[in-house]
Amino acid sequence: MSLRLYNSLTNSKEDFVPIEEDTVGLYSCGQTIYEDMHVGNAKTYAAWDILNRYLTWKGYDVFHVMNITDVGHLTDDADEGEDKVEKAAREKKLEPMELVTRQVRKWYREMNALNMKVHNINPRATGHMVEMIEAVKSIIENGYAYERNGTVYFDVTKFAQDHGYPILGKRTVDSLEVGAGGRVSEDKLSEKRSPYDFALWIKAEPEHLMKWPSPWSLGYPGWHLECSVMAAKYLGEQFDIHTGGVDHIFPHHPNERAQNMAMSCTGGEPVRYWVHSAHITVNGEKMSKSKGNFYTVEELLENYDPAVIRTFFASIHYRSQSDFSLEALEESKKRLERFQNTLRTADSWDGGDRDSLEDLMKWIRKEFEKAMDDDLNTPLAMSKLLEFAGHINKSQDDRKEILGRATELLKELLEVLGIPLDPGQDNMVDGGEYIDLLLEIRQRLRENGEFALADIIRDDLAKRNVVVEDTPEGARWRMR
RNA sequence: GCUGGGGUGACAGAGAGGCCAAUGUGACCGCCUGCAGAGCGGUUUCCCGUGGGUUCGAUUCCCACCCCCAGCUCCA
Repeated sequence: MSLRLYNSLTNSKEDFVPIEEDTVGLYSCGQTIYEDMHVGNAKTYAAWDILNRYLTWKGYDVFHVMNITDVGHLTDDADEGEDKVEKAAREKKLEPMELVTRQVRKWYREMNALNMKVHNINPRATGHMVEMIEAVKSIIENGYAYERNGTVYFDVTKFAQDHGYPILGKRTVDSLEVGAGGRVSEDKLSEKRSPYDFALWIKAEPEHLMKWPSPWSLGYPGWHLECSVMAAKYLGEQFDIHTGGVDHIFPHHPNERAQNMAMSCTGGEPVRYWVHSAHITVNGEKMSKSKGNFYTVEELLENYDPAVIRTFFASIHYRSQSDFSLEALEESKKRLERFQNTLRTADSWDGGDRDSLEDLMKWIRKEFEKAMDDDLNTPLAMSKLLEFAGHINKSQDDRKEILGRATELLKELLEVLGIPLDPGQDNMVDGGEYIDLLLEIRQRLRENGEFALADIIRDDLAKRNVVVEDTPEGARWRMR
């Protein structure tokens, strides 16, 4: 069975066939690191994390590159306004690189907490200045860029004549409304040959802090350039999958693609599959700071187990606009608990002599793969796993060995969805032995019919987030 | 205006031309429990935005209409 992915270049689901058998080059547009990661960012990164894990699970050797933008992303119109990093640094009274260092460190911490697989490379724009300048040079040499007052623009019209300029899909440049956002100012428009032209290299204003010498001016690179250059450097002139948020369908990715083609001039497609994830809304509305529906990962991690957050991400489809809310997160928590309960309960069983799960294991592997092969249908995969968990719950009489393999399989597949399960948690809690002691006392009370006292112990432990569950095999507890 | 995605049972959210519409949450009943929880069983909900068409048969295909969301150089 093979994976089918929705390719924005053709607007259709296509069979995924890697360039080289068994290996996959994957590039994901990462974050401009001037502020904290929010749920929306995390949702998108989780999608690529699942893609990476799934491909790996299917036996591919995945090389995953995700960039970190630390210069060149402007706050305002294309090629105008302030550099986002500089602006944020100034507000916080930090050196730009100090802010970047700080944010990058935090970013890694949060990515790690969210159980994101470590990427092979996280290249940064500032570390690739030489390569970017070389790229601009070759684009000029190839006739697809021109300089105006120290700033170098990409000549979209020329490029479109020679190679076409599909906007990753059916649209063309002509269908765009010039300055639809009403943010492109007159003088920049007059400097460009065409309003669609975008900057490769930008001459720095005197007060600009982050700037580098180049043949054209003391300046800095345009935002789109870094991804072209770093992707080509680490994954080659042509690679398999390039991912990003829907917002990159235009202009970031078409520009990136055009740059790559203009750089090499082989005319070939630099990327085989362009994959984009939809943005989430929060409480039904577009997330924004002013609406007060803006959640950072840091905030969420204060109140929620990362596994809950990952369960939420796995429960939605990466290409569907989905709504995030604390209620939705609560439901994800319940869903996760169902899995955890199954694993915990099944582990405590002694087992019998049946083998009903044997066939069901074959079934779930097939169903899981079928769902995931269909453009990473994680909601469907998730529902199948829940069904499988339900089957395990009914298989108390299966052989112990089979039960063990079934729970391992469940964990394995959940891990492909990025959901971590750590069943050993209970015993690692500080003071666990005292809880055991209390429960032993409670058991004696129960045997003597002193239920009121027994309940006091249970209720009190509950207040301390210790959930006590009585089972035929005795009392069991876990942290909530 | 252009482009894309949607409208499914109380809610969230899958699905497929027919195998009487997954899964989770909520509610209710039962089993199990001293009670609770977890688990199990059952109930709660279907002709799936509206109107046409194609078909032996459509919620799934086609057409029209209504509504919603997103993008169109800030954004994952």
